[in-house]
Amino acid sequence: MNEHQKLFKPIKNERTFEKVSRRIKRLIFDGVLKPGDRLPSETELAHQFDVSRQTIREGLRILELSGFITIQKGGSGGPLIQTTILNTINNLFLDAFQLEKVTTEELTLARFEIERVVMDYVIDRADDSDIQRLRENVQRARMKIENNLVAVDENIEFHNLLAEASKNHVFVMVVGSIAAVVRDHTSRLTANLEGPDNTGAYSESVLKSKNAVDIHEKIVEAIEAKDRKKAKQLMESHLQEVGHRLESLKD
Amino acid sequence: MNEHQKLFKPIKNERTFEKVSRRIKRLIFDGVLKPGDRLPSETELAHQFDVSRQTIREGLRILELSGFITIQKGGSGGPLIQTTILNTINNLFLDAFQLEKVTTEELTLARFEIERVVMDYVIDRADDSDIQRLRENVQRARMKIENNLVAVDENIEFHNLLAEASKNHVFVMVVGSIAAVVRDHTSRLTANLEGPDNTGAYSESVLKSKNAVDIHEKIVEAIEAKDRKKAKQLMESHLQEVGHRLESLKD
DNA sequence: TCACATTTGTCCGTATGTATC
DNA sequence: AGATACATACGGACAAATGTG
Repeated sequence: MNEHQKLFKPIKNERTFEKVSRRIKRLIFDGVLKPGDRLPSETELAHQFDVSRQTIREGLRILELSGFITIQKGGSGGPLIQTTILNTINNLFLDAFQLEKVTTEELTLARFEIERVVMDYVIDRADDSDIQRLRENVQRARMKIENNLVAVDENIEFHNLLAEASKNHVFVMVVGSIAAVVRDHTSRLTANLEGPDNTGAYSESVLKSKNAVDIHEKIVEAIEAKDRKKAKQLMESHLQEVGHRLESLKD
Repeated sequence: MNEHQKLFKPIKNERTFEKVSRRIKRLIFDGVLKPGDRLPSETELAHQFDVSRQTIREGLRILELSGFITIQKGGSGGPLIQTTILNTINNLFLDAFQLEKVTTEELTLARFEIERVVMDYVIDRADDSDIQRLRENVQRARMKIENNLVAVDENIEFHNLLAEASKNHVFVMVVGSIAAVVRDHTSRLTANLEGPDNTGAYSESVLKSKNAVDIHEKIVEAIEAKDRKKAKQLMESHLQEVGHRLESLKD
């Protein structure tokens, strides 16, 4: 009985700024507004929607936080339609992980299992352009390491590129979200190493970074050779090693 | 070169309302503010932070959309600490799916692979309370079906409960997000069936729903018996069937 | 280089609707 | 039912930032 009353509950209690954001979002979904397009200024939008500027602002705030637009100040600035909202999801995942107190073990385990599966599809579906992107990534990482810099971003990006090569958007999102958390954990944990005696610790981080890049390169070769067994095996031991490193950094 | 200039860029261009939301978010992370606690009213917050109400409002808007607070109108209302962040993530996933034009095939495939892995852990880690929750879920679903209702929510919840039984928060989030999208797809696609001749189509949906519950029950039994092979096999065929149904509904 | 126009960021004051006591 | 407390929304104003000529 009470289940029935729950149907047909909210039909008009939507706040004005929510209507604003929903209308604009709809235009983006329908392709009327495309990435790179600029929305009218807040004052202009206020006129067109016939609401106050404050209401427009709160609506834009929603779209901004959801990743649909960015906002630039100054002349010829204003709200700009973005190409993707995936980064936003990663940020929310970060918050959620912190809130739910997710442990490093859980993170490593899930990453291991999921990326293992993804690799199976990468072997079957990766094309030349995927492999080229992976190679370029490895090369960029090597450049950094030769300059004695850690290649954190590049090494994280490698896993995202792998997910893209699986040709499944869901994998891209999941791997990307997990990678964002791993990246956050890593940078947070290695930050402690930058003490007075940072040269020693620093070069050790670079060394670990180099190890990762070496394995990444081997993985790319295995993918190109369509050597499923080797690729998966490399990937698994690589992920386990990264996991162990994260664990050891915790102390 | 230009890579170096990108370092050390933003240090003080954070907007005031972002500072507000960040300060409050920090208090939540640190446990000072716990779910159920109430924040001061907008006017009071404006006084304490020494900023205008508009600025407070935009800060609260961020927290609301991020899933950290809900806002109640009326007397003794105001901002309430309530973590709905998982719902927020699910909503963003929905947006992302629409924006990135994710196909049903991709969704079904990823779901199949991930929940297959999750089941492996469920077998090892599910305890009595997990199994009891699963049983209760099946029972609730049966109740609905006996009243000739589709048990969409219950059947989606079953998969979330499974993820929880794996004792890994990452799996919970990932499965939950995917389930939310599946739920959206299902309800959107079955909505087309509610035409003038809805009685026939409706009872067919109930029938499909009943099939799902039957398999769910068998899965619970297999988990309780720790029959890994059977549980995984049931799960796999179940997910494939659901996937096929989603596909067939598209036309 | 410098002034200018545009746009966001922030503030104040006020009015209205709504939920609670 | 009335008073109270709160979010919601409006209008006007100025400051700060940013691109343009």
